[in-house]
Amino acid sequence: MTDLPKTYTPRDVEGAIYERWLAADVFAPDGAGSTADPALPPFTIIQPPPNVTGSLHLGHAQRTAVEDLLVRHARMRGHRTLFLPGLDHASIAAQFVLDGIIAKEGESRQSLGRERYLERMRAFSDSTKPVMLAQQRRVGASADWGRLRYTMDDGSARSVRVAFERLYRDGLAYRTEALVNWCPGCRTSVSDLEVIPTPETGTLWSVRYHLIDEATGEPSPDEGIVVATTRPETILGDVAVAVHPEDERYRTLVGRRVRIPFVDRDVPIIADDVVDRTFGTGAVKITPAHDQADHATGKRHGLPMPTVLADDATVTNTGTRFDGLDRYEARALIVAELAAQGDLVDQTAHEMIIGRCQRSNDVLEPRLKTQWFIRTGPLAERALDATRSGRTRILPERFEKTWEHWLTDIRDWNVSRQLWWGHRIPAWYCPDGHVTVSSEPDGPTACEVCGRTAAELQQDPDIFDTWFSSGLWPFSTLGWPDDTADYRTYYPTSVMETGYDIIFFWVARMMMLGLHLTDHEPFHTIYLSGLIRDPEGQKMSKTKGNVVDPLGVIDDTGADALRFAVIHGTAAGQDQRFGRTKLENARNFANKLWNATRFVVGARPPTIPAGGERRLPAEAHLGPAERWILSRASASVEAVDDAMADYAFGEVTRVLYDAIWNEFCDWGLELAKVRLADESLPAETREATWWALIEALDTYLRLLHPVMPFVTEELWGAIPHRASDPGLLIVARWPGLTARDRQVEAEVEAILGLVRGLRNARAESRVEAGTWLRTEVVVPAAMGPTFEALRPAVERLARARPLDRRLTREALGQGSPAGDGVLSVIAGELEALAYRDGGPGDGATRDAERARLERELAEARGWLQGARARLANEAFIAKAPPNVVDGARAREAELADQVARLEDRLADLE
RNA sequence: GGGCGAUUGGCUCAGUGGUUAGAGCACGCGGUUCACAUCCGCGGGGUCACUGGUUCGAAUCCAGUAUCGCCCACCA
Repeated sequence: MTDLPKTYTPRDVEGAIYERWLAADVFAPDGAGSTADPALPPFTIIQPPPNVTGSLHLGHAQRTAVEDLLVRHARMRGHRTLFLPGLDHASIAAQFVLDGIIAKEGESRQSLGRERYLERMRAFSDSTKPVMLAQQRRVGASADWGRLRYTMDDGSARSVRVAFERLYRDGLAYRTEALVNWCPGCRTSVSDLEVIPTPETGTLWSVRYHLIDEATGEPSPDEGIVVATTRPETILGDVAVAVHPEDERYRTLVGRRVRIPFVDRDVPIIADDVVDRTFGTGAVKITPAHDQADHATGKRHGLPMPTVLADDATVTNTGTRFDGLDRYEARALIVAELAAQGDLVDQTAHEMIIGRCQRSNDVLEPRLKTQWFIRTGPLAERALDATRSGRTRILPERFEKTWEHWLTDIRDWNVSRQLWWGHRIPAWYCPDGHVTVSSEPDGPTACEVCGRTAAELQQDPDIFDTWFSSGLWPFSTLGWPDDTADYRTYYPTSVMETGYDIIFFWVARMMMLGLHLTDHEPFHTIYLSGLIRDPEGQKMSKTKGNVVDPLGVIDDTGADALRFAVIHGTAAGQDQRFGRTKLENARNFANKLWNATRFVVGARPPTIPAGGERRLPAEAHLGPAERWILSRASASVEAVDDAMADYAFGEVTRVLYDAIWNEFCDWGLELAKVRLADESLPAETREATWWALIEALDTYLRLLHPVMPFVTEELWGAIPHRASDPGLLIVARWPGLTARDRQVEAEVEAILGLVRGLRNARAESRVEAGTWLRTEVVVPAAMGPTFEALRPAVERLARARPLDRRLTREALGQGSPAGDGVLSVIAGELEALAYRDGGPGDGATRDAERARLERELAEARGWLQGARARLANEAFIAKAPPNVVDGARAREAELADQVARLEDRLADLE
């Protein structure tokens, strides 16, 4: 037991606690401090690895809070619990960051060259890595740091090579020339998911192409066909003009040829039903190397596919004066020249969707490139089967539809990137173009087709999409492809917690690759968190400047408050706005808990030795207040267990907030104070009261620990423990269910209701706060013993003294005629009169009292009417379940009684 | 063009068929006695977006409408 400082200062608490956990070796499932029950199945969460060069933002903190909550809960329930932390090399994102840094030094990727650039990147990531890890610790992640993994470490590299080779051998990885999304800024291809469709107002130009006069072979000055395009610069790559086969306007033109301006290429007019007759002129220019739809058309018609844009998006290879010009300069020139020669027929503003690079925001260019692809069809089938069969569950469930839709229409995954920072594709090419894929660290010894020696082979310069190594994360981190002890023990993992924004990028790919490579679903539950937004509902982003740094928040209010704030009042998959008030509320709650504990610890009866072992409250000495406190704690265990089973973490905190603040502190401690201070009671009774408080507090600290680990650990250290308890709360056992005492709960709550009623009447009648009022109360006989036990507490909490108990309702007010200044309270079955002896006595207070009672009466009558209407409905009696009907009848009787009593009281006032 | 979500008190949000819909913040009134003013007590405030349906009973289920947001999608 430690002494608690008077003031709660999270900063003083949190660092020291984290060190104690580390010293006790309690994070690792097989650590020296573990108290796990080996008979229980292990629980595994592999952390979604944050980008090594990034910085922790609120989203990370929220993720970590949820993951750590699950982990701590499982750990307390006795499972061997592995929370495996990691970092992601984040290929393109990291390069983007580093490019920005070296640009300030006047350098570039190209100027440094591959080797120096990579050296620079390693140094950079080495410097950011410890920062990221320290941030995780500040949030309180109970991760097994000894198993820390990195997507660029040797183990991950080997997994990547082995995975790729297997996919290749299984026919699921292939290399082909295809149209890919090319980012001229990043100088790499990107996957379809990295294309951000962006609405923009462009221009739709109508351009006349002249028909070839087949007699002369020259373009006719008068005959032409007008095509509509938003990209005039691609005219240079046109190989055909397409019209709809049933378009009467152009029927006779199909089969004829037109001359493409500038390049002077004669190309056919073809018919294809992809053409929308109603759009533009109904005639479409076909540029197969620079447009998705045109590419498909070109393939159908066996058209050539000239590339006219270079990697930096300048015009190339056209043999025209436009070569070397940027795509937009070329566009402007081409439009101007077409206009000059009279072939620009029209131009109109046009709303369209432009694909931009997720990373650089450049306009992406469809380009023909030879690239590696993953054949996703068969992989997606198995992923779908996993969720359809229920072997893997997605929470919230509605995301299963999104999942279905995406995996059903999935396209092959372009996995090669023309970047440097990442895993090099383990494919080698011989001079004859044969492909050898090898997972050997040093590559193949010979071409597997023609046997040429390794010296003649060249490795593919490209690297993998960063999500390829991420896709292997749940098992590459556990030793796969080796059959390690960790892999056998902790795979498949338990829960994958991440943001719904990367369900396709990451979750789907882990599922696809995991199923193919390991034959197991990599996790049984996918919990998708919502996104954190700013108080205005905007996505947080550096460019908007609305990013909240969690470390600043932690410095300010503590990691516990931050964790509580991001969990409280949220639901799975639901975005949340994050603002100061939530945080303050959470901080206040931690402070409340601190002070409550400090009070309990300080209220120890002198007959109990300090530092002694925990004792159970002596059953015989428990009063109704103590039984109520214990029963409510048990109710909280039930409610938290239910919420945890539903992954309803917002509900967990709601339950605990209410139970701790509004029940335990507001009533439990107040009731206990009276008993603890009552010198007339035997020592055993006061001891039992204190032990009951300890018991309930202990339960609440355990229940709250997964959410607010630091403050609960610190406070738990200040209360007596059981002999069976370990030294730290983090490895203590989750509370078990104990029997509720519903009788006591009902009786105590009825009496608390009376206290509320008295307080309300006093406040409304403006009785000075400090004034004691002589009060008479009538309590049903059955509740007598409970009332007598609580009488001193009622006196104090309602400032009702002397408090006389009358045995019957008729006896109420006898001998003390109702007059000016009497307050009537009806609280359920209980009833009271409070006398303002020596009060104002001018009749005004009597009028106010009458008005108050009349308001209450009107309200009660309204409810009574509603209850009667319900019961008058025969269909209700006949069809509603009996317990509901019984409940309605009881309610009606209660209301009728209340109305009658209010009427009596009013009559007395006359 | 498809799909999904949101719409509940002034604000931010819980609440997936059962009495009288909750919380935090904000607001009003009152509180310096020994856990806490990061607090305590009391209170005001909502026809649960709209329309229709199912049901004895709907914030909750169904259909449609509106507004906002997100995801997917090769009309140049």
